[in-house]
Amino acid sequence: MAFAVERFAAQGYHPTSVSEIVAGLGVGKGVFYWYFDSKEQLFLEILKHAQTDLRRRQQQAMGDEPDPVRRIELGLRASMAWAEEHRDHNTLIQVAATEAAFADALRRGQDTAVADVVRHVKEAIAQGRIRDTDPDLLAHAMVGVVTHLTRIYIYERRESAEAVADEAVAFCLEGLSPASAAPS
Amino acid sequence: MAFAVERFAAQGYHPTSVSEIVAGLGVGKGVFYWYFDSKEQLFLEILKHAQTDLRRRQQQAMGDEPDPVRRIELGLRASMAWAEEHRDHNTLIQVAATEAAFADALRRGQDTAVADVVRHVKEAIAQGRIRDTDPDLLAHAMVGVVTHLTRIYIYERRESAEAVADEAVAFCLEGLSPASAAPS
DNA sequence: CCGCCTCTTGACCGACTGGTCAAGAGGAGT
DNA sequence: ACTCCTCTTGACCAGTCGGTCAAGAGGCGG
Repeated sequence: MAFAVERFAAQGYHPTSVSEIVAGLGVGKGVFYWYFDSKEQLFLEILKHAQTDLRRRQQQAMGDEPDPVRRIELGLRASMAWAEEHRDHNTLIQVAATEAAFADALRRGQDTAVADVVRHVKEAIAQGRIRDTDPDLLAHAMVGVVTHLTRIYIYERRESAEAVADEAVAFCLEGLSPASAAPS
Repeated sequence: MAFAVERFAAQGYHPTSVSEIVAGLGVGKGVFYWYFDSKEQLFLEILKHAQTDLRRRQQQAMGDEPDPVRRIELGLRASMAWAEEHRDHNTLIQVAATEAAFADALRRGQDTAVADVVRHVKEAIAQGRIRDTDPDLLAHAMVGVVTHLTRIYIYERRESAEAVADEAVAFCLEGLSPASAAPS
């Protein structure tokens, strides 16, 4: 339910009470417990939905692009675009990261997302296109870049997702090094 | 107080009650409110202490190193070493990130830490040693890499901070690109 | 021995929590 | 018209929360 997502994102899990949610919806408390077993289950449902939605967005962005490096780039851009459009769902994922009760569900979703990226990284390594290091680590490093830049630049400073994505992609591809000109 | 840090880090802010803290310490509730105005103030105090401790560690690691790029590298390594040694304090910083009440204090500390890095980045850009882009963004990207890799590899998978730091530094310097051999 | 002051106790307060449940509304089938 | 079943209500429950405060403990100067 959209209203619950907004409250959870704005205040966090614990400070958002079931009473507040049902009051905001103008319904009685019974209807909540008719559709959900508990507050925790509602949160898990929303979390899962958000993760699968993000993943779908990434996959359709990559489409049938043959170049693995370009696929990675498209995935990064899709993540940031999604984060801009679904601010509440994305902050909710960050909320889940600090609640032990949701750590499992969160990690499961994140692992499959990372696994997707790892496939492309491995392919690119096989082609000698990127550094031959632990692909898992490279994927996680990119996740770190994207999530942090999203939080700071898109959420706090309200810059355009596209502009930030350009920089994020450049950083992931080249790091700090001044080496090559833009690839694509 | 070390005990409170441990509880906050393990359970988060809201699930940790004042009653639990004082019970764990074997003291009455009054003594808590004699030394602190509120639960919130205690948390802020701990948070501030953690941030200044991390910053001190970074600065002493960089020492009087003349090379700005090397200074950045030393700062990254110091951050990960500190995170490994002060796991609880570090997760507490992550907890603070999802509580609106602490967002301000957190951001203030993070901004000064980023400002430190930005100085070195600017110097390195002036020397043509790194890509000429928004230094602030580069600094934040590195923060993202470090915090995420710390969480996944040091905290969840319990790998050595040194090994992870090697990879983090390599990623920040070169990104995915296979270009140059290791610098230092 | 007394007052004084810092520190400590834990019962207590009102507010609020997640969750339950007897009561009933209202549509569908007969 | 009557039953049945899904859906809805909100008063209610036991428990917990952050925070207060009258009551003292105990050291110290005089």
